[in-house]
Amino acid sequence: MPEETRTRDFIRQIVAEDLRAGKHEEVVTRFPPEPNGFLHIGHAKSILLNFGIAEEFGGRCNLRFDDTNPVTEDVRYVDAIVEDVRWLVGGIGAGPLFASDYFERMYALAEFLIREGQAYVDSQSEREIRENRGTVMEPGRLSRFAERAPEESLELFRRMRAGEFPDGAHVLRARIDMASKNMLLRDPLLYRIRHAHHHRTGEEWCIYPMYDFAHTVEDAIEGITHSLCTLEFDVNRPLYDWVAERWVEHVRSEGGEPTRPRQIEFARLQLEYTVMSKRKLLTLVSEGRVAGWDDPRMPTLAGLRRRGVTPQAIRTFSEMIGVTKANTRIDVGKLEYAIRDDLNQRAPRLMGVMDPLKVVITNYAEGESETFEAPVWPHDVPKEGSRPLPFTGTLWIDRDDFREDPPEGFHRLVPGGEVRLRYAYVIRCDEVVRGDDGEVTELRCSYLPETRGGANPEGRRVKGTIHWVSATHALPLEMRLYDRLFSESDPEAEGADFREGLNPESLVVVPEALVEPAVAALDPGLHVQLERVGYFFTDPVDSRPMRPVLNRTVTLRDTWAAREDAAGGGAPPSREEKRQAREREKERERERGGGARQEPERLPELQKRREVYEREMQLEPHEAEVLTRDAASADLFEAGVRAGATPQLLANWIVHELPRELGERDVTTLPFGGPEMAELAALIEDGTVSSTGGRQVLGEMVKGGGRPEEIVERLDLRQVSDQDALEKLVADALAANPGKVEEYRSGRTGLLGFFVGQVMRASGGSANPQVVKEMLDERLGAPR
RNA sequence: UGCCCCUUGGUGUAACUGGCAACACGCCUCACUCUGGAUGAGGAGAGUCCAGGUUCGAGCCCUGGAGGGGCAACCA
Repeated sequence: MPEETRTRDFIRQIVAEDLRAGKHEEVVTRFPPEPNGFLHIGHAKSILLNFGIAEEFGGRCNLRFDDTNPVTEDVRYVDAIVEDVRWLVGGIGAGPLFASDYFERMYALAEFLIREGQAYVDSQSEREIRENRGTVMEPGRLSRFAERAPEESLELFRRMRAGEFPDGAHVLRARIDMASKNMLLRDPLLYRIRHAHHHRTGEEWCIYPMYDFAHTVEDAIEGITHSLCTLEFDVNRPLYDWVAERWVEHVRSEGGEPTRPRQIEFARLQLEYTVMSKRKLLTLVSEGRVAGWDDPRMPTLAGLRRRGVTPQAIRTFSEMIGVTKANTRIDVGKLEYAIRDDLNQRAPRLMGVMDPLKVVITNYAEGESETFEAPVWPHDVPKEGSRPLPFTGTLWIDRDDFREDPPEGFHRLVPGGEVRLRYAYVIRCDEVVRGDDGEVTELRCSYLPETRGGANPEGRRVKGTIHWVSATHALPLEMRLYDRLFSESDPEAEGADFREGLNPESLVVVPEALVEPAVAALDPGLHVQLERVGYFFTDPVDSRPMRPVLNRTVTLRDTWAAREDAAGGGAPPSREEKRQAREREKERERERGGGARQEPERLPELQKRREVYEREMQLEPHEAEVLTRDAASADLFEAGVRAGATPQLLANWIVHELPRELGERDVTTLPFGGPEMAELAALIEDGTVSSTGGRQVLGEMVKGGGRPEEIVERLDLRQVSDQDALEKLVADALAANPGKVEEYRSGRTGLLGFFVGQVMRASGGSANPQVVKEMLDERLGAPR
């Protein structure tokens, strides 16, 4: 049950509904990258969505390369993308598939369109085509070749394929509507000539299909049921549908039975402090601003993988952010949370210091040493394992763990203070040694033998535990501390070149960090947590035997550092500040004034009717306005009035209630007319049905027609206002929710609506809500 | 300036399709702790973009407006 009712994103809701309605035998999705760059975490969202839906609903998902533009594409990207997808989701089912395998079938559809007069070869220059397309404000102009006979177009198109023309000489265009408000529908290009080498088809083709044409056909060929893409393609959807329709005609003309894919758009992922466009990422790579596509600072899957981020972490993250149509930039903190959440269970714990400060234990015998057997998993991770941890009289600790002048609440090492060394002893700082420049060079401490191995003798309370390594055993190795690639949360903000926002400290190399021996023995490609420092990944490329290079995947959550940061930053806006901001906003709005709004043009005939409604029927202006936007609504209204309905009531129902029941449908398709509408209005007016019941009646009427009176009887919606009759329902509602009754009485009066709703539901919509409300009011008593 | 999409705590999402504004991240307490980690228990934080309207009842329906995003490649 909880599995069933778990709320799903809008796309999964659509898929579930389609399956329930029997629209498809099986759901088929696809992930269609163009092989012109590496995949990034934004693609991961899409991959996980598409493969996830296929898996959850028992369907399939194709990895298909949209390789229709030979000049930007390359096999090396194909290989990298396949590797990335495999890494993220495991198997990739059938495939990989290639759009280029469908070129012949696309071509066949193109010829079909030409023969049917739905496409033509245009021989305008590229510039002419652009100029004649018009602008968002002005319609385009027909090409002087638009009326070219199908036979002529067909011949030219074949010659285009045969390679008789140079690039740009001709294009194939769909014949749709040069005046469309949607620019994409102004006779969009379907094919262009490109004498270029294609990574799979070689020189076989010199004409290549354009996205809208090719992509739709690819989906149709593969039997894709739900074609998921990002928001900016919503303007392409009408064209997608156009091509899909023609594909259906084409296949049917050859006796086949095609499938009809449906495009659904969702918001692409944007992440704070990074960019997510292949073009910009390519710029960073080609200009050498990062070490390559797999630089661990890159949001690419290859980069994240090399940084130590796991597929599971990306999956968790993806589930956290959901799928919607709202355009937002996600807080990187959420990604970091998902990474830590996964690595916490996965990374063994070892110790290492990034910025070493020497500690000499003065009361520990010179040359002496001992070895602790220290666990590599914390008590709350159910895994076994330990490593030998050598201890001597000279140690390294992190400089950050010592403060001469500690801020309030600091509980690490301070002069004269005590701190616990993880898995070893408590030490006390007796003396601070400085170099010539005044910098602290060494701490002279004494250890407390009775605190060995974490023992905690009576009465001793040491607040802090710090990490350390034995100086004689410490091994130096390179650590790469990665931070956000950009300094600004939105590097793509208006104006400014995005490259200028690069964070100069996105990579800090520590050439000689000091780690305990067990770290040095780590193989490449392993996760580890250096306690209190962060999660690291042994670099799979640059690590050497016994000399791994450590990439910092992410720091540990650090509430102490957060507190220190917050001390500097401004306070969050108070309630009062927010109220004032709101006031200012309202003021500004008032100043802008209610600009004279432009009403849509109206036929004089409708304008006249509108005036009549207002003047003679006393309708509210805005209702009269809405009723006269189209003749059908006005007709319905007038027919209702002629049948005796009260104008205002009828107008309310047509304007405010009908649209909901109508959904996508048009008023003209209604299976009933004014008289029925009037009858419904009368039933409501005389109290035979409540407005709640009235809505149900209207819903029935829209669905199947029929007379209101009859529907009221059939659905038993006659309004019940008699208190005695309602008594039981009211009492039941109260008895079933004793907790809520209590809450109500202690002041949560918003619950009244809940109780009314319960009774209304129980009555099937027939109860008189006002009477119910009064009864509940009385039963519940005044809130204290 | 035309058309399309979007707007719910600081952030990301949910709300049985008109009836309790919920969850997660972040933040703050406390507990536990040999990681200022993890875990557990609490808490603060939202006039659901604004203004009108319909309704017993609106985050959800209607009207108008504001703000953000997209669309005028022979790219995808």
